[in-house]
Amino acid sequence: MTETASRPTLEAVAARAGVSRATVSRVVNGGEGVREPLVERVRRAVEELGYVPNQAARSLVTRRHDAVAVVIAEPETRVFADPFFALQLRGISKELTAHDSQLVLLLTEGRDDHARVGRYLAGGHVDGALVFSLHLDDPLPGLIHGAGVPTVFGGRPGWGDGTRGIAYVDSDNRGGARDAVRHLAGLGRTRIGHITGPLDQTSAVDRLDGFRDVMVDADPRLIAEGDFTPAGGERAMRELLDRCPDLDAVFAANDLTASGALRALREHGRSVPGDVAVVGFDDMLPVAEQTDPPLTTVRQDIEEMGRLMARLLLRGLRSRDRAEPGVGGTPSSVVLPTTLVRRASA
Amino acid sequence: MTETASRPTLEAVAARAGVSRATVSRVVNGGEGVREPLVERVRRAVEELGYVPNQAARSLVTRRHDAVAVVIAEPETRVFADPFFALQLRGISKELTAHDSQLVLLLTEGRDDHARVGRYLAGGHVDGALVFSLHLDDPLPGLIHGAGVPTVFGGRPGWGDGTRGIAYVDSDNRGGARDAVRHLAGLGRTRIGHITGPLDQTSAVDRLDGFRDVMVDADPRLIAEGDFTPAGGERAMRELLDRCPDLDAVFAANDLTASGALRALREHGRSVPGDVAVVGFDDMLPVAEQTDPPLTTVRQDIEEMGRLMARLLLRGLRSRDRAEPGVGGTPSSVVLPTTLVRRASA
DNA sequence: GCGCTCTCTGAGAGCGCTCCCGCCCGGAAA
DNA sequence: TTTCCGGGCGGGAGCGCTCTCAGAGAGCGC
Repeated sequence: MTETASRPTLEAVAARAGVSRATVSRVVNGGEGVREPLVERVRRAVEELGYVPNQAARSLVTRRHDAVAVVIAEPETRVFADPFFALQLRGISKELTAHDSQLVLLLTEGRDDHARVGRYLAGGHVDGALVFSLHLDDPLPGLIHGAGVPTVFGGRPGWGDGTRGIAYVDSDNRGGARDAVRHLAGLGRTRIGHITGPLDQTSAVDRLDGFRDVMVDADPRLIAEGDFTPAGGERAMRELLDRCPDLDAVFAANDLTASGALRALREHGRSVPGDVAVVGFDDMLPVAEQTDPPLTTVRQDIEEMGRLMARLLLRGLRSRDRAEPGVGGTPSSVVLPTTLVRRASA
Repeated sequence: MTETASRPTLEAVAARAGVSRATVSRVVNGGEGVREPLVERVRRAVEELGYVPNQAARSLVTRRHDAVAVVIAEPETRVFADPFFALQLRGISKELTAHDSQLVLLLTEGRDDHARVGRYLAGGHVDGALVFSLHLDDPLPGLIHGAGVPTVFGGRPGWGDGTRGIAYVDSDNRGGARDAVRHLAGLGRTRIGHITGPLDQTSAVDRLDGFRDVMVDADPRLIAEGDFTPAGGERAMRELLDRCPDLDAVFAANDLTASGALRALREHGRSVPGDVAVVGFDDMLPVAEQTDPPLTTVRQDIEEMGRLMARLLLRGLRSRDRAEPGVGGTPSSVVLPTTLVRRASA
């Protein structure tokens, strides 16, 4: 085995092409202002030597890294095991790849990791960060925002009172929830319950708000708190049935919750959608299509969210590079629309 | 906003502490051979200035990056949407974090990306690579192995005829399959069918081999090819029922497949496990526990696989750093045991 | 034909760090 | 006391690249 024979340098390419380092550098970085014959000669030399620029040397002087950190702050095993992040990552990856940026993944677990992540981001290893932190009380977003690293959040951060300089990408949780509940109402259902997600997450709060937008004076007993898991959904559904046996519809805060609810309903001998209509949220395919009956749910385009996050960040970085820093450059947030997907459960 | 005031350098710390750059460097990198009072002074200066080493400058000279690429070659949307990779990533992340290495995620989609990944890895941006490529005909593993980057594969690569210098971590797919089938046989089942995974993946092939190990002269009509999806499982199950109505058990190559099979069985009025016993593979919780009835399945510790991959790679890197290159240092592969989890379906 | 402009190329400095060497100084041996 | 040794520290080179700046040609107008 040849044991990684030391890589050719710019110098070597220059020598082979019979030009200066500067010219090679120009060609490698786009070839602006170099005449065709030289470009050709350099290209050939690069090819022949198998030259690949040394990124470390490059970013030492440019102070750019063409790398973006993706921070997933997730204390709970559960959430990481669902396809949500995988899909977002895919969207992010596609967009970054298209712009020749690398994706540095930072998964945090527990508070001890916060410091590590903060240090890493502050250390200027990456050009920017995409952060997923779903919990209201998570100190991480604040930390990161404080570190002065350009950042786009995935999902509305609970922290901070508005859009003040914080860019985020989110689904229209509230609007989607409204659609779901209106759909149920449109089916003639009147006793519509809601199983929430964990209310320390903005998405859960927003969906609850959407529910309330439609059911303005809903019986508070028609609302039970879940935790985005099937088990939580099952438990909450039992509570609801217990408190309001006359309930004829349920809007579950996500598909997993809905699947648990379906189980509880079956167990109590209620038919779906005959006795009780059920709507979920997410349109998580492996779940929504597998339930019995298949789930009517609110779809959010998760991959697109990821793509947008990356696009927002990169755009911000580029404008920062070009223009004087100034105040501008803070990309505005984006809220993606949702669509109701009708299957058999409602 | 202070706009990232230029970061303090080693020089600055040295000046503040009244020592030379070299001494600061020594302290920052472990403090060997520096007397206590000086160490203390340097530490304080570092603290006061908020010094963070510039990784680019450092790796320019050390040629180490403290970063590992994770390559997930996955043409299919489907597989990425399952928790499998998420769990592996988590294991990998934990192990890398513990050794102060970063995780650079490369997702490839389609052949065009291969070149990109190859270039990136050959470019010496990372110290090593962890590669997931599940398809027999995938050129990527070869490419990577050729690039001379230390690599550990996730799952036995179909490519290459043995362990010749290739390190990988895999579950004992064959053994697990044997356990599953023996369990069914132990229940007194005699007409045991198998729904395979896509046979261009080693895991699917190994599970099929395991099935054959026990059912040495199985009726070939008892084997139907699936694709690791519920839909594929459903279709294959129908085929099996069609060909062998007397079948009394099925070993499905994974849990998703099993869930599809369950649906087909229900549709055909067969009770589970009464008429037909079903065993899956993976113990993918959101699926295995949600099916009706809950799935008896073969559990593999996916997160542990990830952790092991990282550990193997890092160990290899370290021994390569220390010792003369030589031939050694190729870490041996690891095959993790599986365990049968009994639920209601068999 | 001469000078001027404009474009293209090359020389050189320097990004922030590590690491090799050589110097210095304190203590032990002579 | 002098000599020798060794551990602790600093000086300096250089990792591979980019980017500024100045110089060399080529082309044009007068």
